[in-house]
Amino acid sequence: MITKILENIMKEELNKLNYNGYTKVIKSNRPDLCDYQFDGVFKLASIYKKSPIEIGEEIVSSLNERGDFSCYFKEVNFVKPGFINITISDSLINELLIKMNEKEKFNIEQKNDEVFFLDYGGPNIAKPLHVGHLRSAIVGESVKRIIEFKGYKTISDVHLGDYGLQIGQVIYAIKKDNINIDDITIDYLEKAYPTISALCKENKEVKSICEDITKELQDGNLEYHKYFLKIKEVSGNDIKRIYKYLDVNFDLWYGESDSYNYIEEAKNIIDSKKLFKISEGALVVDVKEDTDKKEIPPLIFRKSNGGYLYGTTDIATILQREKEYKPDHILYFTDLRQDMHFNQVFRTVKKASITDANLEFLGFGTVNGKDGKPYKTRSGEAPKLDNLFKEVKDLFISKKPENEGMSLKDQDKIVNAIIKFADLQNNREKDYIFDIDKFSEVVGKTGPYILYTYLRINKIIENKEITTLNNIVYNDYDRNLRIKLIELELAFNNAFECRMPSYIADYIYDLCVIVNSFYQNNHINSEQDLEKKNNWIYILNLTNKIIKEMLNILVIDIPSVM
RNA sequence: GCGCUCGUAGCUCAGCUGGAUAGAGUGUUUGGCUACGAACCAAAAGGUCAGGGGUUCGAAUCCCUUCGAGCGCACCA
Repeated sequence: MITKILENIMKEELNKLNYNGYTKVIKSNRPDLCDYQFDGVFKLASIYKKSPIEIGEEIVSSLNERGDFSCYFKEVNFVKPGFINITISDSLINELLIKMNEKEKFNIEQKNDEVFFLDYGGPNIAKPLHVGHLRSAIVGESVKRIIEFKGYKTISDVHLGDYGLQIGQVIYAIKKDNINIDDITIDYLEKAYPTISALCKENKEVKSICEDITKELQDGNLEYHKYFLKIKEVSGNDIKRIYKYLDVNFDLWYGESDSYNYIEEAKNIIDSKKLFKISEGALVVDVKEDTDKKEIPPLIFRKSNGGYLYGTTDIATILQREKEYKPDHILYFTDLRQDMHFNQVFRTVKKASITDANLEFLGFGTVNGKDGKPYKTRSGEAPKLDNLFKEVKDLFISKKPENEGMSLKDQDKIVNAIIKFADLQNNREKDYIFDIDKFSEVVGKTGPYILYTYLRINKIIENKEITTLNNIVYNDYDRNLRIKLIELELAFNNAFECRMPSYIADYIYDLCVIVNSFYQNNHINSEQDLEKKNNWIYILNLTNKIIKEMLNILVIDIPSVM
């Protein structure tokens, strides 16, 4: 990695001068002055009680005396009040580019010593997927691909919401409406769940019945179990169809219900550690800690009516994962509103030593409409993903007449690119505004811009022989592009460490801006200098390889035309 | 009430492990297809980084505080 290389050199120099401490080299925020900068002079000055100017000049002159200076640097100089500005050599750039092109995975450092278990998607089988389910699926799938690209083994589980109160509510609706088991359809579920869910809020009696049905189902009631299986089948088909459209894939299709075999064992483990308490008729685990800034309520393991909640199934699921897969990390991708819930679960699991795995909660904000409130259609419910896909597709087709003639496959790839790139740009743990017009935009910082760039570059390099690089960089457009290429690993590692695909989305976008600028200002095909032309084809080929691979990590596929 | 996440250009957002002149997209204004795809490129304009205080050689970034927004606070998920 480029900054690592520079940091190692800084380390050597500082050792020579008997300084130590700070060696971090960062991308310059003044590209007009240099490529990279070292800011540690101030820190060293305060540690060693010297003036920054003295230390800075000392380091720079020592650097300049190195025998291998020109292998790494074009120029290194000290600028008041304490910056060391580094311009790297063209030979270093090209050496790194050749490695990226020749070695596996762009020469990004590979690891394989840990197993990552990812829990994302998390659809509720009582209702169809809506826009609120989009982020978990896309971010989870993308992070999985990042981790795999890094070399680690991953196991992904959709973790269906399939055994909670929502099922009791749907079964209640089925009984009440006197529906034949074979007549349960996705359309019926779509209406039944919100109706009963709303009814439960105003009618405690109904809610109590639903809770009882849920408990009986959990206890093994055969009739309810048949309904459960049917609901799961009907809903599961719909869920699978949509995840397939999104190219979101799971190794495991477990759900809450699959954790039931582990509840008893989890209970015994927790009990053996004497962590249970009875509180208001419920079996709970206290998870308060002295350092808490606020009161954290206990985790409810078993309700006062004997039923189980999602805290229980989440704990049992962790036990199951521990026993069957022994993961080193378990990552959860869900709405930030579940933060406290997972806090309770994680604490319980740690107190009971159910797993040693590193448990990570990766929350994200809610998808809101333009008014800042949770996104709703005109008629009031959250829009189904199916409808979103169709709407985005229609808008895309309407942009240009030719779009209508594209293959369905390509149209769907573009719809995916539009939606996913728009979503993956957002990265903070905050709500984001979902605006269908913005989501369907095809110019500017969008999926189509990336695809367009890839395809136009591809026109140049296709059917051309790829030779190798010499040690020349031909102009500033060229240099900017090459530098951006060697910085891939920086962006990638950030994305990996923070579990944030947005770093990769940003990187690809920046790369596309730079390559478009290069494209517009250099004419490759008509270039008379053959060596120059070959060099450019080489870097454009590498650029497109990177774009394609990184788009794959963002779960975006490239159409044949657009 | 307590806690969490936040408040950056007209709008939507990056930047938040502290560095030099706070960046994109969009919108507005303008220039560029007799060269490889103009869904592009080039340029202009647009900012008290919510307000105040503190730490530091240096703060959008760290700490405190005020105001404002969203969310969460045991038998829903």
